[in-house]
Amino acid sequence: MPRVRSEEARREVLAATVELMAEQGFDAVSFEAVAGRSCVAKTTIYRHWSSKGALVIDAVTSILTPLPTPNTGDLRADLEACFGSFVDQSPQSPVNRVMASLVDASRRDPDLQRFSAQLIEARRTPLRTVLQLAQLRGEVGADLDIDAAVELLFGAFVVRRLILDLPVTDASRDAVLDTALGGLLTKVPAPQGG
Amino acid sequence: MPRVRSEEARREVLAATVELMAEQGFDAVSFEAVAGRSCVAKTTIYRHWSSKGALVIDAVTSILTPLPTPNTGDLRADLEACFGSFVDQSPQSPVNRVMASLVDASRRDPDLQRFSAQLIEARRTPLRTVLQLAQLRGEVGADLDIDAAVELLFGAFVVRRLILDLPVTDASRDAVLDTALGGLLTKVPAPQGG
DNA sequence: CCGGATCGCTACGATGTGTCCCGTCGAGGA
DNA sequence: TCCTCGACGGGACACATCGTAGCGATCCGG
Repeated sequence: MPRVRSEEARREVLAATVELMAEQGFDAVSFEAVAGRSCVAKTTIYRHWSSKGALVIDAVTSILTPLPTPNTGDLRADLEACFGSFVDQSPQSPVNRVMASLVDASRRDPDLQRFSAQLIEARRTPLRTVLQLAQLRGEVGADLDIDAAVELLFGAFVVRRLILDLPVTDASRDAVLDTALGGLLTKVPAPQGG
Repeated sequence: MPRVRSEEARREVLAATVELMAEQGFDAVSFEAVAGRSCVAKTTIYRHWSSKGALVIDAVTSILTPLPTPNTGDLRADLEACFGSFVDQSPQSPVNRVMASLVDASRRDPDLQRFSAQLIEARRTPLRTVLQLAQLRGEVGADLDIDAAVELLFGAFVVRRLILDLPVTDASRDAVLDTALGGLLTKVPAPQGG
């Protein structure tokens, strides 16, 4: 094990931070606790991260996967792809718990606030894009309120994962998408094929 | 100032707990901090509440308003009524912040978990009921997935309030309801009237 | 007037946190 | 080979906070 401890230590520290945040929440993340769990000296962690917020931001960033913006030409398929990453994750996935704790902590830390706002936007943007593409194709009406639609779809999945702590299954995803696409009120499909 | 301090002290303690939770989160709620803010001796608080969880549950309960289940005969009006209480609250309302923090803390405390699950159910039940009534009236199809519909509606408002920290205005509420009721896909209303 | 109970204040031990200081180890240059 | 420099790890320290125990003060009811 050569002297490249730095890089390995960094990964261990970030992993420990994620674990702590997932298990005990943002407030349980302290340099001391992270040091104890990561087996990296407390002083070393202080040298690399100037504040708890910076550490948490790096840690959360390390577990995020970039979201693709699908464009299959079919809204339903695009939406399924958008929420595909949600289906894979188990409800007790660290990502869910970390995000829930991050959202709460963001209310009291401007840096975290900006960071989590970016994360949320990154999750909503593909949805918005997919809907705009569908609007251009005429698959959804020109009068569709895209912001409201994003709020509905995004909200359904986020609430299920972060608040209800339920898994997003293929079945639940299909039910939500079917209901959202078709709407609540009784109606008949548009004559043009979609 | 007579000897009915008990009752007054109780209110002050619960109010201080709510404030603390709203401003600094669940973890900042300690018997010490509550005592300092409420001007009630720490030992007195310990005598009345056996644990922090019990104190928080009482405090949250004290700020909740019961949700009526409207039954106007019209789904849209019922839904507007369901979300009417959301419109009044400003985004920085203590209720929002308290609930956000409670949801996060619930992951680590079984008692809080049960409590917050009850709260969530209490918010979702009126929605489910008005949808079922609409289904009986034929206003929505018999094949409507009510659970999915609840998830969509509930999610949109909860995410807006707890995660995005945006106010629920009449305009945003109407947009969400219009979009949900009509659905995303292009369509025409059902010709039949009931 | 007095007994009982409740409340508030203070002090204490325990725990956890952030910072400072020093010893150690590996890398690169003379 | 030897030396110097920089990074890492460990220990010690001061400080803040938490939960608990003990004691006096105050008020209700008889």
